[in-house]
Amino acid sequence: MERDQDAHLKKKVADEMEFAVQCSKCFKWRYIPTEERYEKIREHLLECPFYCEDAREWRPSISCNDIPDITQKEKKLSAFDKPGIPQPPSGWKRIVKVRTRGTIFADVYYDSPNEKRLRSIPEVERYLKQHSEYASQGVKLKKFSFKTPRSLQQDYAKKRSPTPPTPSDDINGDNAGMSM
DNA sequence: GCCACCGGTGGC
DNA sequence: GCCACCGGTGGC
Repeated sequence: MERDQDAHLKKKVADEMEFAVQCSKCFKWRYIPTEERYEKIREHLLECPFYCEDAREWRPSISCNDIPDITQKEKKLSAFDKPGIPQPPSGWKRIVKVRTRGTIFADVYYDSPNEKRLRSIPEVERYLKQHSEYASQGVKLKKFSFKTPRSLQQDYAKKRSPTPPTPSDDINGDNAGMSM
């Protein structure tokens, strides 16, 4: 029963999101086939950069010479997720919702295994206190991060200081990304 | 009535 | 000035 719900939730999320990271050599974006893989890559991105060749595990002939999977021209909203965000505890899901309007770019939520949606560190803290079973499973507050990604679309940033021109290197290789 | 979404703001 | 947090509410 719970397992079905979990699968359902996963599918729902998968329908909404695609995951991609940027090659640290050619800076092209490559789709990552599963969220699990994406989370793992993102978590270790600082120590362990991603290269197009790493995608050969699921796309045998891929290389930096291939056209990017995603370009900034695309209509879809894109975002850099911040690197170093831990994988959510098993059964938990980290949701990034890009806002379609408004001044804030995105919201981050965690869905607990029983589908309770939590919106902030204090909420998670309270929830974990009330549900000691998670603590005994080793779920730690440290595993949660509500850091929001930043926009790939430079013109989105109303607030961000008009980032003095780095026109050519608009994308740096040190961030993982996702597109939605 | 619920909840996804957006806005306001307090604390840094 | 920024952003984490949470209140309010419109749409279902």
